Amino acid sequence: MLDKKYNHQIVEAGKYDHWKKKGYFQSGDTKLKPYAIVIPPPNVTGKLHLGHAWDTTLQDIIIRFKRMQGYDALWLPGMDHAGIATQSKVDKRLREEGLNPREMKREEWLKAAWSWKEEYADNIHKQWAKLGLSLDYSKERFTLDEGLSKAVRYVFVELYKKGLIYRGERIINWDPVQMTALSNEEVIYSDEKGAFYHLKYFLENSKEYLEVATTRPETLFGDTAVAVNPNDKRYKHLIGKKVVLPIVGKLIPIVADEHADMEKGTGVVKITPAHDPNDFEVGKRHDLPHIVIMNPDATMNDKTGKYNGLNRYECREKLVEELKEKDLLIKIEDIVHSVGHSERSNAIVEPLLSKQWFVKMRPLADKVLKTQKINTKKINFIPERYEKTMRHWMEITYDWCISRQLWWGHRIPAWYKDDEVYVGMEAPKEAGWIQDEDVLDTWFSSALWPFSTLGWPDNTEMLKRYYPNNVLVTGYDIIPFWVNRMAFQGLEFTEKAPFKDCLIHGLIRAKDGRKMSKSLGNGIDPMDVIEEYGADALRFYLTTSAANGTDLKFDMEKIKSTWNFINKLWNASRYVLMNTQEYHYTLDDLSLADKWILTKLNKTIKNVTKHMEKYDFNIVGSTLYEFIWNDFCDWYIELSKINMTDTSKSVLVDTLTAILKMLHPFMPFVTEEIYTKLPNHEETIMLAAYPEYNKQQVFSEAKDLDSIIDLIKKIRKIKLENNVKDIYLKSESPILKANRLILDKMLKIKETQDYTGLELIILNFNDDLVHLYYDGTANKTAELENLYREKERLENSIARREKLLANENYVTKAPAEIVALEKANLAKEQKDLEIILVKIN
RNA sequence: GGGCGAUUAGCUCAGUUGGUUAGAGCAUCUGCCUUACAAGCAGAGGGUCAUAGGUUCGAGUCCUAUAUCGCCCACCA
Repeated sequence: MLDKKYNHQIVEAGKYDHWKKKGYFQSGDTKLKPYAIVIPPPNVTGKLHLGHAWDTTLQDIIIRFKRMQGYDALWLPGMDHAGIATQSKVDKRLREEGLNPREMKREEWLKAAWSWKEEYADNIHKQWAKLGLSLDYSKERFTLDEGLSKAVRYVFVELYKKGLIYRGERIINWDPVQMTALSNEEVIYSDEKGAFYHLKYFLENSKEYLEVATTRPETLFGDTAVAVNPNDKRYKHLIGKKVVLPIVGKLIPIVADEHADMEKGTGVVKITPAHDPNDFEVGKRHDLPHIVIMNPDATMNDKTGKYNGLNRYECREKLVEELKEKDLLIKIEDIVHSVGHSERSNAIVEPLLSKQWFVKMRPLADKVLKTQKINTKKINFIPERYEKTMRHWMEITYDWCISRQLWWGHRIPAWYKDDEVYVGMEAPKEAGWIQDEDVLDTWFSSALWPFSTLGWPDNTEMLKRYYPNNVLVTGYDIIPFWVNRMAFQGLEFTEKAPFKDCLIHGLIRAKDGRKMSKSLGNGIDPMDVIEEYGADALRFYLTTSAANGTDLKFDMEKIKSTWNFINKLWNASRYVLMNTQEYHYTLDDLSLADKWILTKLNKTIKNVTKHMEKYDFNIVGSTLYEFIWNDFCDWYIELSKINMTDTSKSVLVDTLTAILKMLHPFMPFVTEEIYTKLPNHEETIMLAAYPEYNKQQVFSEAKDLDSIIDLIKKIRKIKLENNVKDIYLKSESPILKANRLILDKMLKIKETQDYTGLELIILNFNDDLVHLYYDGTANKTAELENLYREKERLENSIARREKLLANENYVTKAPAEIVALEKANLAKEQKDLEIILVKIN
């Protein structure tokens, strides 16, 4: 028997370990059809947040649903080493312990990093357990483990052989705190106050000067030209002449280049090829030298004279002073411009000329664009619009900088010996080769996740069975980093899109709509929510409250009302259990109520299954909520109290069982708790068969109870409005006569032979009349008001329908069943109106 | 600058290929301790679907424009 109140802490305790021990999460039954999802591997850097809870619960719902449907359902867990993010955290901890990570040996540092990984992986496992995720731990992977590292090396080598990976000097985004290169995706731009410094670049041997504006005056040490637009009449005569670089004093040429925009500023732009991507291109076109003027930590180097050793901003400040003194500064103009920051260290990114490894993106992206046009091969995004996000990225993408000057990651499989480069799976045999010190971008390995986790590049049984994955679930913010890269690597190396469907969800926001973040201090720990309301409430709330792809404003009040819903389910189950301690299962002699609830149940099963398949979990949620609360609890349970038979007991158990099964993917704990207390339950609801629509249990008579319910509601309203206690009912309707007990129970109808002195209201029920007598004084005004309101509504509605049906276009063009329905409704309303008119007179 | 999305009840949001009177939860109001549940039950009120046009027999839903808000991408000497 169940406790009087739902207690999520008691219900959820111990279940997960039990499931795990029993091996219920394990996949691999080859007699069944395979279904596979790989988890988006969380970073081993911290705690899981609500976004993870949302993302993983969606996957758990899908996988539990498929498992119950009889699939061999694999949900593969794993974690991401998260190169730069983890390294910065490990460094921070080491510094707190008084160690300088930069002075440690690489091996020593890696030891510290691996112990960090173990610690955080442990945390994540505990959180997954709290959330109730049915992950197959026997197949868990980590991006740095041996198999995945092999896949990474293989991909690197193959792409190198195909000429799709190359090493070259390019302007990259440099993080001066982490001292590593970054990809474009790892740079976050934000608008900040800055200044335009207008400088004088004097013409050679002249008192005339060009006005050059820059936001970064300190880069002038790296200037190797100034550019003007070839069509700019103001400067045409100066092209090919030279200007004096301020402070430095050396001569640099004036070149003509389209990059100079006549409309912008003075139309003259300084060219610093080693510190600006556009200038780099200009430099290439005009064969200009590149002068790198900064050290890796963004202090000025020996190319900057007395500024050597200062950081970028000290240098800027002092340099501007000197320019002022020497009358080389025209003005300083305040502006707001966007400044790039490193996603992880938040340092202002320095564009820097550097030798790095790159993936040549164009051919890889084109392959994706081509495949997305083929319906049988493409990735189906849900919602569809996110395909555009991917397509746009594929269209504009440029080469991906994959080398990182870090220790935590996959070491680049390239070896150098003098000027020779060797790229291969293993180190060259001969002596004297030195391996590249750098590691790969963490997303390089994540991009292989859907197949590397299954044993690829070996053609394993797992790979054959579970690849491509059926669906990938992630937030829209991860599309550029991850989804896109899995798409092109999957196509390049397996000739297949890595997953058939890609279910996209939104971001969790605080109640005021702002992002949840540590800096704002408005983050909510899912573990705290679970403590207070339980994982089941959190899971149901997260996955049924927003349409796919849209953000969710986190609202604790709604978690609370979800808890209430579970409590309702709990109590309904309690009622069922109390009444079915002893009974004989039979579905003979179904009552109208039995037929009604079975009909509603089967329609619900059909509807829920359809929307589960389409990932429309918010619709599933509201469908189940309405069915359970409104149909099952408010009506069927109440009606079952009239005459509890073995049949109604059986229907109660059957219906509740189906309800629990449909709810199970959303709320695994409470459904298991109740299910295992039901008569004739199986070992676990996790492996019980998902309910199936049964046509035999859909009865046309069910609509009679719908009519009766309508009548009951109407009479309840009258009772309340007229403030009456006792009512008496007379009707010749066969349905009402046959179901008199229902009316008596739900309306507490009294019996009498003598109706004198009682007030009367005549209602219509289907084709029959119902005489409703009641004692006390009638609220005639209210009644009359109701009648007139009803009369007006009917007249308007009838007029509208008559007009519609008189319209030949409508009658001929609208679907026949819609027109028929319209006609039927018109007839019904006309009849209702007649009755109303009689009553009014 | 390019693109995407949102705008529906006081609040938070659903609303499927256009089709009966636009729904839910919370909040509000009225009446109830009815033996599964007062964290509950029975009722009620509340919306010109952002605005203006258009397509259609029919528009919250499709098209065009406008407004406001949000996000993504690019540029920013």
